[in-house]
Amino acid sequence: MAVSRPSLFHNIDDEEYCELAARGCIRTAEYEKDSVILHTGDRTSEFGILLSGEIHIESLDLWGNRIILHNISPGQAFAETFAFCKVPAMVDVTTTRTCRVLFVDLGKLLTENNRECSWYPKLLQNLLILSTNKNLAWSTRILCISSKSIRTRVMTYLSGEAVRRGTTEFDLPFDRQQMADYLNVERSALSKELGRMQKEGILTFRKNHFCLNRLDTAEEDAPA
Amino acid sequence: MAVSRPSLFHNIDDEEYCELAARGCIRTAEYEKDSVILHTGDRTSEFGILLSGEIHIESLDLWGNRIILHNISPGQAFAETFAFCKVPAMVDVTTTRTCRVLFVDLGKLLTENNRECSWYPKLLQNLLILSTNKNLAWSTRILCISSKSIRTRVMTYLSGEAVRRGTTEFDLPFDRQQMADYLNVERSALSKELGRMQKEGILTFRKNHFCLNRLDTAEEDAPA
DNA sequence: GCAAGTATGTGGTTATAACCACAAAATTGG
DNA sequence: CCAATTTTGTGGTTATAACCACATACTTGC
Repeated sequence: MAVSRPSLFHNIDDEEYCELAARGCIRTAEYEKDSVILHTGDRTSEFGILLSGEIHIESLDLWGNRIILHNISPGQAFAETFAFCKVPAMVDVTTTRTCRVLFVDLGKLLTENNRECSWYPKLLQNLLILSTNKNLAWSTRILCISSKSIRTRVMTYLSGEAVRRGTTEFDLPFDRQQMADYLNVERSALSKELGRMQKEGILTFRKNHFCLNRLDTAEEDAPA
Repeated sequence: MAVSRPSLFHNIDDEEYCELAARGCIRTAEYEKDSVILHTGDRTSEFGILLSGEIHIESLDLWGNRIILHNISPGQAFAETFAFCKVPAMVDVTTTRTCRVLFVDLGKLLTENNRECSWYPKLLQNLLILSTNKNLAWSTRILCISSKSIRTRVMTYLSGEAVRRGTTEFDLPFDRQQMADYLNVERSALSKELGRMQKEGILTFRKNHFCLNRLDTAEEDAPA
């Protein structure tokens, strides 16, 4: 669950790590459950890497609707967009349980004198991979939300998860309300649709544990 | 419109540019209108920078619905996600007019021997900024799509554009169908809603030229 | 083990957006 | 400048998801 050496430091040895730490680029912090790491509108030159715990990136729109934009697990970066683009955060970053976070200060990192260091290009390269991975996550989410019906959203999401995890049985990191927020549908409507899908034998679930049944060919609703 | 020196090469002087070009990391290509640069399922180690023209990133889902995921204008990168994450493209990359594209080969770029070069960390840093900018674009799109009603999607989109451009009058890069695809709503429903909004005095439009009226306080629908 | 609180499921109603068919307008090509 | 084609707007219908209210199930703390 927890990450001792996040992929941000991949290929960077202890000596190099100590050097970059000595330059004051990084710090760690602890947060308890349900605290807010970053508020909408905040500006920051730091981005975070989650070491342990769980973080939600969420947005409250003008009318108070909560949207969970992303769900961060250990090893993943967050807020790097705002730090790099130098724009105010357009989301809240909140913890759903106790979290340890490593912060990297871009102001101190992206300076001329670091360019000579052996760890510098490696770190940037790792950052790039983190950032593009996040891009991939966004695309995936977009793909889910992009279909019109609740059913296809659910199916896109669940089959994506199944592929990603390599198994058709898994726990989701969401309760029903959060799953509804992620798929951007109404909670009770999602419950109904899931119930219907279970009745049709497409899947089985209990709480946040899901099991997908492949009904490959045409045997939709009737036994022989 | 066209970009002679994309921001990817910001801070990189001619000498450095020649050196990286000499190492075979980059090439340019031309495409005519309505060609497909990258197909869903393709793998690539190259990402592109659009020099001139216009590109759409779009997805055809299992049922043939087209979704425009993104609209690329000159200077922007595309396909960097697939190249960095080493996953098959989950989208089509198509031109909407004649395009010149610069391709950067990650296989040739991210090698040990380039790490010593003065341009290397600069290039990575620029790439990071491109990537995080794209992240910002994704977030923006998500924010649009995340509201339930067509009207609020339109308003979120248009007011975002207005802020970004610093004016309340502008041309969109979409025709009506493309705008509907971007907002993930049905074209004729979008037309209706736009008509209603115009009638209510919220905005004025003709084709893809829009002008937003701020009706600050309560003077919603009736003169005194 | 019970009480209180939270999460989930279900029925019924209503608003809304998708869908279809077509009209009107604009664009293109000869 | 006209015919053909594409794009945009409009009316009517229907499917669907939001919404509300409430029942049931599951947690948690005492």
